[in-house]
Amino acid sequence: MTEPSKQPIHGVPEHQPVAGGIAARARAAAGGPQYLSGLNPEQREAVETLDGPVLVLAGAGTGKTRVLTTRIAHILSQGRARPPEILSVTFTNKAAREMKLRLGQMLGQAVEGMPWLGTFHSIGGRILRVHAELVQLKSNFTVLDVDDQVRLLKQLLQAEGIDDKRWPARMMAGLIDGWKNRGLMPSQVPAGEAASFGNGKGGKIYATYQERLKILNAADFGDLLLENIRLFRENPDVLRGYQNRFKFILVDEYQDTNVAQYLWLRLLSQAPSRPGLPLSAVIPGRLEEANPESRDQEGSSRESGLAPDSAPRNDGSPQPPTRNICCVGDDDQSIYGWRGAEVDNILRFEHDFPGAKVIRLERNYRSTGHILAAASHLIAHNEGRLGKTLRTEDVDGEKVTVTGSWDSEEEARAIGEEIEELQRAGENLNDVAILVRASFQMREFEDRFVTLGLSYRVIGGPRFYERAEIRDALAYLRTINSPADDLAFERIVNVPKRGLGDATVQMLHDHARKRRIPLFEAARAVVETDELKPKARGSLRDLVMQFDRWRAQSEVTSHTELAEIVLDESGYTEMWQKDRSADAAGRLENLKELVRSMEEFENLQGFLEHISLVMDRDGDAGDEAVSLMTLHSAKGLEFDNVFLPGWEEGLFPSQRTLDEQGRAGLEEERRLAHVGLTRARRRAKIYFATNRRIHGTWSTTIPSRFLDELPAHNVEITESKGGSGWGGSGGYGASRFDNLESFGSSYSTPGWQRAQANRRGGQNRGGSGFEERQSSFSGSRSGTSGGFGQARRGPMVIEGELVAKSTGTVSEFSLDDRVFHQKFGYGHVVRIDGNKLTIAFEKAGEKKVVDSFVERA
DNA sequence: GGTGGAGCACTTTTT
DNA sequence: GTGCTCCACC
Repeated sequence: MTEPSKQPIHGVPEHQPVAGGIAARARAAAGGPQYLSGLNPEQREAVETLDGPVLVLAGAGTGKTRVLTTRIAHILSQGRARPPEILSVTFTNKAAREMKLRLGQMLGQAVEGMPWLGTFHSIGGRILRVHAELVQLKSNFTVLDVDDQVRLLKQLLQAEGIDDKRWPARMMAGLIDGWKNRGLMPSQVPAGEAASFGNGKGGKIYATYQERLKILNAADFGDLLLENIRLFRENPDVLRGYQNRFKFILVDEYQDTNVAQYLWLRLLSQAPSRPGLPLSAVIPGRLEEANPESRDQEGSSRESGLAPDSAPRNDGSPQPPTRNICCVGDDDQSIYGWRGAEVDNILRFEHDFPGAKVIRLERNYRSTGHILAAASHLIAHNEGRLGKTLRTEDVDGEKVTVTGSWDSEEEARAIGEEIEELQRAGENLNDVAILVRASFQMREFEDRFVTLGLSYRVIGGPRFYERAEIRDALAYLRTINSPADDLAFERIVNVPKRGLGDATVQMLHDHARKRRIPLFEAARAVVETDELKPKARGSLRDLVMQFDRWRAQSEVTSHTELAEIVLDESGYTEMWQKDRSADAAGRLENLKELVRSMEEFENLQGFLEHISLVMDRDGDAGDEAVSLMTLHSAKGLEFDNVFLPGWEEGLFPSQRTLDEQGRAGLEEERRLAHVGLTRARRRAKIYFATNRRIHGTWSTTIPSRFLDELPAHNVEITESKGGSGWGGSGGYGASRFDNLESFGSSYSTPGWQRAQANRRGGQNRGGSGFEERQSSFSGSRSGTSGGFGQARRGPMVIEGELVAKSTGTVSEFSLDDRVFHQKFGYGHVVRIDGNKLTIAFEKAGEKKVVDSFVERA
């Protein structure tokens, strides 16, 4: 994390990173500070506009990180603030690390003094620890991961007598997470939503869960922000302290912020309010003024229900002035809507921060002309965007290629071959990436690469600290550090096996609840009694004694040594050594890695505080290897050669997203496609397969509609291997990719031309949408849908306009035709709108349906 | 209390 | 096809 300083551009006095030193040198350079040279005019403006709110719309590859880091350097060198007075938040640890690294290169040692550069969660957690007692926690509180969360919820559900088959704990965890993302405390959850779980008990569970967290001295991920917001709201003086401290706020990836993050930023970015001013005035209401048109999803659960106590803005009292907040983002790269991110935040920035200056960075320094044109054309199909026109001064380069193959195996084979070819041509494998939509796609590539002997690395995947052995080890350390951490104790009480099974644990629970003491203390008490069988009793006594000993040792031994001792004496290491399964060796290796990583921290406490937040595996960029990752984790990266497999309806755009988010989901998928394309510097290669295995069974798929949205001029259709055989069946209608042979290099198929014509005149918003989509398809969704059903389901979820765009077909039905529908039965056509039919059913009444769902009767 | 087999659900994306 | 959970048996 701490980067040994590379060649500092400006020699900064080693210890005290005071601005004066930099500034003096910087100003000495003729023609302005050296760090500003090489910036284009827009970038320079973004760096130099220090006062007031600034939104930098930075398209892909336009030098976003450079602007952020240079801006910090500029603030420091101008003497406008000292490092601890700058709050700089990112989303990922990777991004934070990258910024620290670059700042280090720019300023030398000064990074050491940037204590407030980090992720939302780590900074939130840090603030929370300082004021823990104000939110009913102790400063050494534990951060729970999803697994702990679910286990705790399972207990609570059981206590409430809720059947966890029907209402899984995982689902409840998801709900709570969603509420927290939206800044909702238990009392603020809309009644309807609270009741939607567990026969109306959802809200109660949430409240109990929060209470339990306090008892366990624990916070979950969402709490790191939500409790922070509560802290600020309930303690105006604390808030003021931070408002005064942070003279500048910088936010990376603003398009990914959720409501909670927005509120948090909002609180911090106001000028300190006058004493006595009700704090609620500081938080502008957003719900009240939300633009209903911007959300065409009826009943959208993403509707941000804001805290009721947030007063509407402009209630007469003057708006407190906004501080120097600079948000950098790209609405076209917002791909975390499903996790509660509100694209709205960036779309409404000027509204939220009056007087904001908006700067667009549109010059792309990454991709060649064809790639950029393809990406831009694709993303132009989205409606809810601020609009940027990326341009490049680079050469056109190679066209984007689209290749169809018979099935996913062939797709992997073809990509493998192409990569080998690139390799022979002298390309470095580190400059090659395969970006997939969903992680299950990776397997096929891994299999293929293993046979080819092609080295690859998977980026993302299960986080290091999510592995069972790591969590077990951490649970031991947590129990030592915090005897109240029941979840940790429970996790390892019988790992390795000690003959302390469910019955014993249940007993401990009863005991603990009755006497209102932690599990561990209950264990200590129980061994003194004869409530347990001698065997269990002895084994539990040993465990309690061991922990006592370890705790004593933790006072005198270094935390790394302690960890080794604990893992050894507990028998945990031995357990894996005896394990004969294939991955046992890897697990032992991971444990060693864990101990090694502890050295970076001063003590056990410090280590535990950070582990759950900052511990992500740095993709050991050792040898040359192809990178394999999801599109999501590719954001922010770039490669010379990018392979984009799996562009098929249902997979990409993902059916699930379409089902759940409708049109907004489609736009998000399209942004994902845009992110994928813009990762490429020189070559972008798209693939689709006609047959893909889903849940172990093969099903036929249809080329993605996104292929139809690529500009002909910048795309080359390459030879498909494995011949033809896919027909435009499945009720989807013709796509220009149905027949590659005839398609050739000219975009002359009827389907393409129709699509074009459709697009030109295509501003007819299907305003009413498809009321029927729920009812007509819910039937086919249940059960194991065959391949046909899968494919059919694809396009129709989307509003009529889009279906029409892709198929371009004029309905084969005419008015008054008598038709039959699987679900609604017989009826006759009363209206035709492209391929949308309005049909008066004899039983079901008037409905709108897509023509492919009815047949002539 | 521990182990192994059978049946099940599942496939986005993650700080 | 796989990985997980649950249940029955040892």
